Amino acid sequence: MKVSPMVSAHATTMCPSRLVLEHVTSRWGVLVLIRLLERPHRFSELRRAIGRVSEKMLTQTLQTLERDGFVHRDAKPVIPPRVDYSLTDLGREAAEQVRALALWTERRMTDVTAARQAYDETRQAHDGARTR
Amino acid sequence: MKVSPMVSAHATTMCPSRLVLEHVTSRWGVLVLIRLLERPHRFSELRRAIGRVSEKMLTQTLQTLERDGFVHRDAKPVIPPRVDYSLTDLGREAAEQVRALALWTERRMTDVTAARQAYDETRQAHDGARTR
DNA sequence: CGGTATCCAAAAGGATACTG
DNA sequence: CAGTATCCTTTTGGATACCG
Repeated sequence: MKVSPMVSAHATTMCPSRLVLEHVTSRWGVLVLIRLLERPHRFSELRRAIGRVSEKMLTQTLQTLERDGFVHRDAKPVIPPRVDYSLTDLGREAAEQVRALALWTERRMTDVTAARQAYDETRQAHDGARTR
Repeated sequence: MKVSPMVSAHATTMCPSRLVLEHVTSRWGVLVLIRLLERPHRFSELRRAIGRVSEKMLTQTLQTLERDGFVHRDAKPVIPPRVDYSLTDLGREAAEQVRALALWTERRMTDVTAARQAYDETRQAHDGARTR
């Protein structure tokens, strides 16, 4: 049934914590952790809250985070199915660090944008035209 | 001449800070920032220190981090060429956060490993055989 | 040495259809 | 609703060859 990629390749040559770091900082991992830090969410709530994430990627991300022990999955045996996702204690620690980094990034965005403009302008100068 | 990908797609539909976050948490971005936190490095020093990174990926990573204003590139006009990379103040802040997250991940690896075993075992139980 | 350019294999990830 | 399975496109990233 195949559980999930999210960087499974090179796994043999990499240090194991590197993989975990990639799980929590992956495109969807970050967004899921931050949402769950706020409160538990159902599958489709997460999907809507994040927006533009395919079912496949959300499922994959949640399974990976669950397997790593960051997310708790509570599947109620009702019809229609209802599954709630929440953070474990370990997951909360991870989520808080990730959120801190995300917030820092937002705070510093103006510096980054300025740096990019400077970089692009000096480049354009000596590149001459032909940048099309 | 094309500067660099490192997640450039969907760029139009994503919030800009998300991109920066991906730059600093990317596979090679993390390793570069942590090495440079220690001290400045030449291109080939970084390559050796990190190990198993292709020239292409290292170049791309450094260019992206330079453009974002995290890394300073000092190319000495000598022959043979000598280029030193170091962190800017902004880069040092980023690197410290990233390192904190990386260290946290290492500290918690035993918990993660245990969680994975538990996950895999309960799965295997009700999956029966056929897991090959 | 420190790159750039090109080609190609592998992986990520979206769309769709289907299921319990 | 909450997935799983399949197909197919986009992106990533290594190998190689060449340049200032």
